[in-house]
Amino acid sequence: MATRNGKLLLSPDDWARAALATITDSGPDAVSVERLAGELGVTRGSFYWHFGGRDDVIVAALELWERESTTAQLPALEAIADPIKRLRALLRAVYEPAVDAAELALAAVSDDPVVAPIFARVTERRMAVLRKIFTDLGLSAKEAADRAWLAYTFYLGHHQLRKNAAIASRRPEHLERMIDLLTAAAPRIAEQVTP
Amino acid sequence: MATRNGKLLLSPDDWARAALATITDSGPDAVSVERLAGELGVTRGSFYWHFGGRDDVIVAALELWERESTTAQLPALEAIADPIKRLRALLRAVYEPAVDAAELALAAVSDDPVVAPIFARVTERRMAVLRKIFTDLGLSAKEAADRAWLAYTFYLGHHQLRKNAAIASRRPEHLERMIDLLTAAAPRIAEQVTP
DNA sequence: ACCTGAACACCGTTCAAGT
DNA sequence: ACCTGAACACCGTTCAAGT
Repeated sequence: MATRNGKLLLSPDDWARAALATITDSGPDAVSVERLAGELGVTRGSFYWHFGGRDDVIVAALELWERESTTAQLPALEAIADPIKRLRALLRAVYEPAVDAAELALAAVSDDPVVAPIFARVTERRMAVLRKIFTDLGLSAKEAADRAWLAYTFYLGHHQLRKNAAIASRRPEHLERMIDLLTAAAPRIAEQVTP
Repeated sequence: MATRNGKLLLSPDDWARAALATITDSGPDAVSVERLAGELGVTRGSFYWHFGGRDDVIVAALELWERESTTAQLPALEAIADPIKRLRALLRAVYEPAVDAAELALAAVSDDPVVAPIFARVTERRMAVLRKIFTDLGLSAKEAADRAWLAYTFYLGHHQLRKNAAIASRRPEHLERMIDLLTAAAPRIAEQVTP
């Protein structure tokens, strides 16, 4: 950071990074101009030199997250030729490690006018990767879209459930079973029971 | 509500119902003691006669929701003998109508110490209904648990995505396809591509 | 160009006092 | 038994003034 007379001179990016740290820890609601100012060693008033208001620094923080934690990761995945391997790599990357707190915080407020466009961009990008996996497996565009939808809702729901400790302890141990189900042939089990 | 000298006398239930209305509209964060007091025509101070603090009225509101909107609906479902029909009824009930706002608001903060126990109770109850569908279809307890997990994460993720208008417009039109996938036989499509 | 400091509004919480 | 009203703290936002 730049300084003047031994004092910090802040940029919008400094504020956005501090806000992203708060979002990751405690969600967007926990972002407080007063607290950010305290952490950065300035008064609240100076915040409004850089941003129009509280919402704007949240947007800036989420765009930071979008660039660094999402868009940056996809090219490596897309390089995997075998679609099943690609699906496995994708799901393992999101299933095994601890939940991405910013991801959850974002999903939780995905209808917020501030958050909605960023959420839609990220979702569409990821869904396209999933659709390609299934068309690469030989499914039609429509069938692939259905499978991609199921896979992505699985991903989102899984994260939701993982947040809650009591529920998370019951999640399936073996991700491979989920991959089997997501790539299963269409005909039903127990077809004879169908109406 | 009871009255005295023409003035309203409020019970904890009156406050909880007002809070639930707010949660349904705008989520738990929007619950404000001052606003509730305004709606009910009393001052903020009187709130603290009924509740220890803001969190307590949110818990009371969510327990109201749990009783009226969740527990009450399950017995009718469990009465459907054919497991596929039961799954279809269950998914249609949650897929077709507009998103339950309280449901989403709850899921969004399912790790909140205030919300976690209620969320865990509701989730476990619903997951048990799903597991039974799959054991009724002839699957082992373990296999049924995996399918139930996939079905429930589908449900949660679907609601998440539905919140965002841009994404919701891309959801699969025919729920029946999702039911096919959830009840599909285990062997993979395109088995030859597997490593 | 960036920050301070005072002001105002909103709201959670407490508590003595009222009926 | 339930409510009022004043007080205090926290924080978003504005803005004139400082460097």
